[in-house]
Amino acid sequence: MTAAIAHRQGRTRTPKDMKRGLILDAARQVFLAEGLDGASLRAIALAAGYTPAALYFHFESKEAIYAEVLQESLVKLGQRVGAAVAPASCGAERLKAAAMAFFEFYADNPRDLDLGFYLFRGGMRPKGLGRERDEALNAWLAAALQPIASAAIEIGAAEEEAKLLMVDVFAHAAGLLLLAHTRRIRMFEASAIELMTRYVTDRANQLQKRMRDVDPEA
Amino acid sequence: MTAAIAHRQGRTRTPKDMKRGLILDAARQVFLAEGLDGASLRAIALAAGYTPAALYFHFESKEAIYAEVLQESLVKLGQRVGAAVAPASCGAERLKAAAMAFFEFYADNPRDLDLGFYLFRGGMRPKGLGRERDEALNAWLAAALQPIASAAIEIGAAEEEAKLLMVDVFAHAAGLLLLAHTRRIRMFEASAIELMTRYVTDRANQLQKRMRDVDPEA
Amino acid sequence: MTAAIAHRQGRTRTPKDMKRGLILDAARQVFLAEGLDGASLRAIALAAGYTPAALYFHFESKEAIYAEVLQESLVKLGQRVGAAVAPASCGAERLKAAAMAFFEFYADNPRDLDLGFYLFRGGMRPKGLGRERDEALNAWLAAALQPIASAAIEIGAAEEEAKLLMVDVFAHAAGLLLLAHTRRIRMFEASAIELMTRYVTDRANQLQKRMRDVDPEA
Amino acid sequence: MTAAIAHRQGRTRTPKDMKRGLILDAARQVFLAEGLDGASLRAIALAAGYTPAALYFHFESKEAIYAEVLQESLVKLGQRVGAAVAPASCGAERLKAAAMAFFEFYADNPRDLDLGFYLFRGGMRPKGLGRERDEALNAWLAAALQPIASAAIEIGAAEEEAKLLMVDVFAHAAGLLLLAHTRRIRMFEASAIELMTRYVTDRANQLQKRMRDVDPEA
DNA sequence: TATGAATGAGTATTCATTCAT
DNA sequence: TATGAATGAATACTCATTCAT
Repeated sequence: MTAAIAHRQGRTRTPKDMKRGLILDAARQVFLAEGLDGASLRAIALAAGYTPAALYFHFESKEAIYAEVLQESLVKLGQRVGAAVAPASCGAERLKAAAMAFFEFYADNPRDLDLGFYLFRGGMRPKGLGRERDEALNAWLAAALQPIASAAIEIGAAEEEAKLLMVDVFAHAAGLLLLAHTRRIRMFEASAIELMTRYVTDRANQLQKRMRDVDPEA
Repeated sequence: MTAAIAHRQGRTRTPKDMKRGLILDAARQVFLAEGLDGASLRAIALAAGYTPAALYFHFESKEAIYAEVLQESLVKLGQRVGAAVAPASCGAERLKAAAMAFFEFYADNPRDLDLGFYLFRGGMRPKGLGRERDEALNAWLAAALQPIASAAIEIGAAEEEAKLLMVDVFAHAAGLLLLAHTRRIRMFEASAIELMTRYVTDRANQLQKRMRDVDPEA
Repeated sequence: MTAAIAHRQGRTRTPKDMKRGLILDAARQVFLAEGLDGASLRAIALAAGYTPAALYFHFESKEAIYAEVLQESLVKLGQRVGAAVAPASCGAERLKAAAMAFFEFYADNPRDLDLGFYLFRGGMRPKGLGRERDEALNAWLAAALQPIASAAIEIGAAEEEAKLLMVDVFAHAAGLLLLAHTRRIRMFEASAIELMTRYVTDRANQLQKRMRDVDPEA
Repeated sequence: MTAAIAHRQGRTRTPKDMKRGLILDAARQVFLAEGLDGASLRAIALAAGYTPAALYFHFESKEAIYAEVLQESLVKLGQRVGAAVAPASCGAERLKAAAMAFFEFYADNPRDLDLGFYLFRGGMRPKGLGRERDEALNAWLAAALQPIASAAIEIGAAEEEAKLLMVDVFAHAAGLLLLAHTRRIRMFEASAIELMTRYVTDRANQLQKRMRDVDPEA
């Protein structure tokens, strides 16, 4: 496929897109190093090899840049969870794989966790990213978690039940990551990943057992 | 008891203390609305009806004000957990009471949750409150959680086991609160408090059952 | 003499005077350590064991304190020069003794030099010490230098000539002290005191020789 | 030469340079009026017709501005001394010319003297311009004085001797300028320039005579 | 597209001084 | 006399954003 065709189909990496990408790369590093409030547009521009003013040709504000960086992170998260689920042999395995992939993505990439936690401050800060952007990001997060609920349904859980399980897993992971990330878990001399593994295994087993009790043939 | 006696005993609310208190009240509101980094001394002073310079007669820095506000919150949390535990009839009840008191304190006082979450940004932002203040706040948090571990031990858990349970409960509560607070739980149409109750009940029952298996006479 | 009599004669060290003295002692240290601009009233008050506001019962302003500290220094300078001159056997000796005493006072007490140099910035700074105070300090400085001119006259110089010599000596001393004090003389690897000694000796010898030529009998 | 050519050769006064120059002009006036510590960035900006923030596009800090203003002054001083020395017919003339040019530069430009005196406060206030800037300025001063030593060597003085002479002249000039500048010389009804002339002439003659005694053929 | 220059609002903190108590 | 509290002005410096070029 020629570039011309690709362009007509809107799938090209235009120079404009590439520049945006480079700016986002730079922004990611700065946000990760300094936090959302700590990162200055000047620093991002510098890291990208631009003047601050130049960034305004590519993004409408500092918040827009942040939103895009965060979105990329959530997309990667979704991909990782999706990839982990694919090869699993049965529902229970899929459940565990999805949950642990979610957890491990952030355990392995603590800087993405920093990014993501901003989502949890948006509620307090009225002048955050703006409602629209916030909802879009929410959707990406929900999508990344969906495989957990799907796996539960596959095992036999009702939709409602599956959702609650998903929320529980999300909450437990978020809490453990919070503790681990801020070194507060060290304060209790515990290993976050072991705790998460145990939690997920327990929940998966419980669910499976209950389903077998309900429908022994399954 | 007359004011004079109170004074002699050093328990008076001196005018100085009262002013400090009023400033802290104002600061609390501003910190809650803006976060530590977002809140400006000027805003706090304004809210307290003071000039910025005047605050320095009462607190040595913005960070000192923040630390004090946060500490008050953690102390209240500890008191609430302590009060909840006291009347409980047995270990299992005490465990549930402590865990739910912890959770409900923050569910009922979402503004304290905002405050508390600063603790969870210390890892990212090392130049926050300073090591000393940070450790003091950590200690207050740990103290508030301690009754959970104590109750587990009372039920028969080993010390190590009790600690892990405490961490699990803490993590689950933190995660659920995070979700609820940022309205991300609504996205899953679930009730945080129900989820927490179920989680705590399960864990308490599990522990009790296991203990009975080990030592049927207990 | 009883205190009552002393008091009637106005020579007592009243409590008020003593307190002033203690404040001045503290101020001296702070001014010496921080410079006039660098020293804050708060620091002086702290060093004196007072509240800033309290100092205003003893001095009308920060500048008033500074002026008084500086005056004390100039008085000490005058005393030292006077004491050095007294035992000298003849005019030439007196000349050398006075000049070197002046120089050495500041060489030995570099902090007094810092104090004194303010005099040399007052001209630039309109809101310095105020004209009146400035003139009083000038008078003390002039008095301290007078013995140099007197010695020259004693040797036989005309009044005009003696004054010029005094100015020359003052200037040379000031210049060397400036260089030495700011370590700029080290940049030239020279010893300020040797240079001063040589300069004074030369000038004294010159004068004496010329006087002998004029009036061989003297 | 057209502007285009000048531009190609990089010798143009770009608009940027011109603005810098205007800011420096404004700064010079403010520094002269207020001193380094006394001068505020706000005042400089105001005098230059700018917002304080705008200055940071041209200079990295207040100290940087000061350093540049002072450096310009020292460069001018060096040029004046160099120009004065050039046409002199012999060593003794060169010595006198250099010394008097140094003196007269400051006598004619008392504002540069104010600037230069900062160099003499570095010893007391170590956190002034920073070591690097300080050393650079020192070098410019030393360069401006060098012709004095060179002339002495030309007359026949040993290197060591020449250096001491240079220091002496520097010190005497500095002292006289100090006195004249702060009007303390008027207090003695003397003329600074006459005193300096006499001092320099005496020293030059002394040196020349001594050299002739040592080596009559010279 | 990109820049350099500029702005105006903002930051925490310090200062000398005042004044009611 | 002395204090504690307060003020208002000042400090250097940073920020996101704008705009003419």
